[in-house]
Amino acid sequence: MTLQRPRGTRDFLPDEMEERRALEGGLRRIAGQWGYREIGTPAFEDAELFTIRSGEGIIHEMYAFEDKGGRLMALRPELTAPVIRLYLNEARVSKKPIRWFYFGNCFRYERPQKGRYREFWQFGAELIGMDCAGTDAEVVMLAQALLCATGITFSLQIGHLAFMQKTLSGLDPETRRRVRALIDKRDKDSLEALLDGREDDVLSRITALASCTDLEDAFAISGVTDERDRILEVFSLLDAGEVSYTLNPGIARGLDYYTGMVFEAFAQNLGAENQVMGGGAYRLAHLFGGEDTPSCGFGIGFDRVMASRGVREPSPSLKVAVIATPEGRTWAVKVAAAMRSSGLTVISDHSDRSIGSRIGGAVGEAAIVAIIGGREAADLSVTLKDLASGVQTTLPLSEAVTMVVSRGPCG
RNA sequence: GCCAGGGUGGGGUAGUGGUUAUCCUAGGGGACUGUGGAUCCCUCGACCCGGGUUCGAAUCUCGGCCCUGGCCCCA
Repeated sequence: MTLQRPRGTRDFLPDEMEERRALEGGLRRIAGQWGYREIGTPAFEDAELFTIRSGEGIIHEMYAFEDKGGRLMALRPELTAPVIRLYLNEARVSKKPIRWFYFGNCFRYERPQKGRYREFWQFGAELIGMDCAGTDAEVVMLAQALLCATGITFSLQIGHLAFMQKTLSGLDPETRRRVRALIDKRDKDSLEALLDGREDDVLSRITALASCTDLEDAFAISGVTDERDRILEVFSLLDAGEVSYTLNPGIARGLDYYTGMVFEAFAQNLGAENQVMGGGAYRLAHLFGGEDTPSCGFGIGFDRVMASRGVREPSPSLKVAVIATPEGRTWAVKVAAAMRSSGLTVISDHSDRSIGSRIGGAVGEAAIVAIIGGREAADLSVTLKDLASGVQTTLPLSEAVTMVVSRGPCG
């Protein structure tokens, strides 16, 4: 038996790889238009970088290992922590706000299923060092612009932690933590069991908030006043940016470092693993020993976006197949080089069959064949045959190149 | 970690205990050598792994691995 690829990983053949690169390129271009610049971080880091953020428990869900120096390392399971680490190491005195985006593979030791792999790719953006309604709105608008560009159908939900925090403010910290986790899980039964018998109406308020989609209702139910102006401004900016979203004050986010606005997007046509984007405003830098720094960012599940897009026809490109007879081979090398210098994609046919069968073999692979035999080699010309139309002409090299270039892409 | 369904050449398949494992497709080689995937010939190549039952296992059985989907988790 041949060796197998590791569980939960994938190989990409050229068709799929081209699609992935095309999508990647589109996302990079848009992030660039918003003034975000790409950064890169190592594939592995000190495991501590991730356990500080998410707790010791996640060590079992990471590819963690001891290196030869006895250090506990981990393949990165996500990219937000590395980005903040990079910021603290290299850029804390940079002009604020910092706008960065990233695209990279991440690794988690989990059971594979649809939309979940042990190696997966994330595209994300972070805005670091400024915290206002304008930055909150910008980050959400960027996320939406990126997702729209992928062509998938998704729903965007936006909330703010203030609603739930205010609603839960009467509870002791431990109960509050458990309630938040249960809300995140949407575990209604356990929630009722935990809060049953309380004098206040916390349970009913939580339930009302979770199903509330109107901003004024959310303020009324939760009693939020301090952050009201900020929240209203964010949403009015989002409306001005024509972002289509659903308000979801029930987004709780179990993690403590999220501070304000939170948002998520779900693809319409995926199974259980349908969240394609998640993000929010957070403060993480102080956990890593830096100065307390506000940030706002999101991550897009690249593989889930690919899955949601489904299989697409590869885009056609203009390719030239160079078919040479033994007498034409030397000249054919020069012809191919000249064509490539002009930006064309050229495939040299090195087989030794009849011209006829080689033309046949080029059908479906190339749009044009260049036939180079003794006659062409003798007068430094090229015979071009358009496989779609069957039209054939013999021209001097420079004219032949010009003609192919002007033809443009085709199937 | 749990549940369900799966695993036969590169891809797709036939095969309910019995010859040399079927067929399609793809790949390689040859004939053909200045014009459309042709044709003809040759060829490579598989029962996921291991134990058990049996005279005999792709087939029955147990364990593992892997795949697909779901649960848990989801930073």
